[in-house]
Amino acid sequence: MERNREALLAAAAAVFVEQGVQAPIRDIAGRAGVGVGTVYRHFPTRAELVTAVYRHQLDECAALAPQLLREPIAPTEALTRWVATFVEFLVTKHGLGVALQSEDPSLLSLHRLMLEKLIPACATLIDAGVAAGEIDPEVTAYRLMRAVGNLCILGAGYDRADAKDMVARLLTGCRQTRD
Amino acid sequence: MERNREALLAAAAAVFVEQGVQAPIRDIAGRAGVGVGTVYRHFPTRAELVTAVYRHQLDECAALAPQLLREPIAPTEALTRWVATFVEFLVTKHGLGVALQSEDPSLLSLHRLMLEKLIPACATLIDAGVAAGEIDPEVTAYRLMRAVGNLCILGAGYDRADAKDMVARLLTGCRQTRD
Amino acid sequence: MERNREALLAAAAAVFVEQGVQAPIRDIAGRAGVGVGTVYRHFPTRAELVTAVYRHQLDECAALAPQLLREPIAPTEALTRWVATFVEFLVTKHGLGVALQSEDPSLLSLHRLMLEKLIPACATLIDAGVAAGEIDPEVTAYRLMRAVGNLCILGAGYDRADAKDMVARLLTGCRQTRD
Amino acid sequence: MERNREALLAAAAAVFVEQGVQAPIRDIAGRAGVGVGTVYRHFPTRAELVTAVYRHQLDECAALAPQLLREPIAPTEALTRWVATFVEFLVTKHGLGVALQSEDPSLLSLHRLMLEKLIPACATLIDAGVAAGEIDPEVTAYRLMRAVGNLCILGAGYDRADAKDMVARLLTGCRQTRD
DNA sequence: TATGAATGAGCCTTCATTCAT
DNA sequence: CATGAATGAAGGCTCATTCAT
Repeated sequence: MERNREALLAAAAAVFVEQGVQAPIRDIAGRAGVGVGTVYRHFPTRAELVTAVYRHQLDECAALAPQLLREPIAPTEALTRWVATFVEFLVTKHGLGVALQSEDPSLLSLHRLMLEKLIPACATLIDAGVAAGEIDPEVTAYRLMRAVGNLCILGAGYDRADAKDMVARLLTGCRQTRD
Repeated sequence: MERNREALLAAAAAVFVEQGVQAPIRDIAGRAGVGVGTVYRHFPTRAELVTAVYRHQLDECAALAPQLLREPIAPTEALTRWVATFVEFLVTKHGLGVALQSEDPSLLSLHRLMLEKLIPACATLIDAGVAAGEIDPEVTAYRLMRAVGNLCILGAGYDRADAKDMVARLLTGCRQTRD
Repeated sequence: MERNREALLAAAAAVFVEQGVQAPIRDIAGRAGVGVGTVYRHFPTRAELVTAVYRHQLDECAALAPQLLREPIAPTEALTRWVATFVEFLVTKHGLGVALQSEDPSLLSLHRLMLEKLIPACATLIDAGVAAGEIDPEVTAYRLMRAVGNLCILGAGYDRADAKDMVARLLTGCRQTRD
Repeated sequence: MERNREALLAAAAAVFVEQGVQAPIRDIAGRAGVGVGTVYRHFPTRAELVTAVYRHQLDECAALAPQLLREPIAPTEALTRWVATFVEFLVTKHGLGVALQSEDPSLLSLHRLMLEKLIPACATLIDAGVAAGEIDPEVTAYRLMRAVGNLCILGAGYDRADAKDMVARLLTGCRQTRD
């Protein structure tokens, strides 16, 4: 049933927020009100479940880059806005940051997804900024995103506002410093 | 025996580097050449062991701040040097970054230790910078350290050099920008 | 639909060859291009499916005995030929040997089928041999067939040729030895 | 504790008799009155447990061959006695026959053990028989033992006496037939 | 004090079997 | 009748933690 797939994605998203992407499969099944077998039927591996939960957001985020480039704004502004959206996703979906930088084999798919979709998207914005002399050419999409992803790992005393602030400062530090 | 305590700290440090702070207790015991019971005798909880392993480094790091303040250098330079030392600890001691920002109840001691020792140390440097008009007053020691700690979570394709670079950019973004 | 029954028998036969009679029901359903429910509808228990798959061969084998008795050959030769046919079935239908001697409750039907059809058939040949003084009266159809069935359990380094050879030697040992 | 190892071996032997060598580890642990972890501590893999249970018997059996060769008896008689001992082990230790011919990766050790110990032992006896012109040179130790092992798979209506009888007939069929 | 064997909870994964559509 | 999604029992394995020696 399609209903279960939806329920599972919702349950998984909720459980990932609470426990992270390494939460026991049973917990997700229980939250969705189904048996563990059902989880395995729909998502044979943990990676497939995690990937499914975040795929849509990642696609949207990737699609945002070309849109921003078409707008009549400075490359730096475009990158800033894109990163802001990225951050929004990261802090909304607790655990995604960790997942994106994990080397856990069961999360390889998600990592690959990031490499395939987000890195190129982010890279186009950085390239535009570099071309305009606004961004330090040393900055690479991969490193920047890893850093942003890390900065978005929240905790007590370090909320999403703090993360946004720190990401903004990091971007400031990525500006071209021609002195 | 005091010998065992030393051996355990050395073994734990080594194992933490290789496997992170969640490494099996048995591995640490084995590395130290003792039984697991001995680990529990000396360090009843994992947090106490982790704390003990890093306490010395943290003390040193905390002591560095007043030294730097006494030197004839700009406050920004002092903060930069202090953070560099902090980063060195973070990336050298694999897992410390994660541990410092973890809410895992078993690591609360370490978190508390950071609050008690490092935050004040870092805060004096920030305060000096703010007083000199070099640092944005919005920046707080706690948030900065969390951010730096996060930036030092390494992984494939994001090594210590990358972390240092990103931390440097973050500090740039923390400068007073009254233009 | 009768079609499904046929498809299932064919699929089951194929899967039994590959995986043995303990193969997952789902594999059989998949091979037949039907749902698992359909398997259960036609064959409520695994035993019924296994039985159905082999019934025809068993019937043929049973019918061979009276034919051989009618031919102008020595009783020993008749028994040898019959056993050869039996062996052919056993090694061709992977898992049948195991199934025939299994005490697994789910395979009782097949066991009963052997008792009802094959034992009497084999017994008539043995009786003829005993009457002719060629076969040791100690040999009983049931034990002989169990033994032959066991000898036909193949494996790496013990193929059907080996099984045939050993069965031939066993039959040699069943000859009347009044010397 | 050495006691547990003994208890485990005893429990495993008993459970293997009842359920075969694929019995759940939990059952063995329960029978021995220990936790599953204890089983894994003593025998990290199923193969090691099975091997340990049967190693002693296999060693004894292997050692019997040279003894028999030294006695003033016919090679055929020696082989017959050795096989009788082998059969005794096989039927006493239910499941060993199956285990010895299994291709299950978890039982590879046991299979290897048979290859290393029993095959050579049996081969020396066969060679002696062949040299004396009493045994058909076509017979190889491996095939003979596989066959004997198979013949010793017991079941309802086919007990150890039946197995012995059939093995005896098989050996008769292995005699040199110079006519 | 030190040891490490023992325990058992907890997670993963597979499949036989049921049942709503 | 057919389907195949759902269920959940079963069994494997891994450690954190305890405790008798």
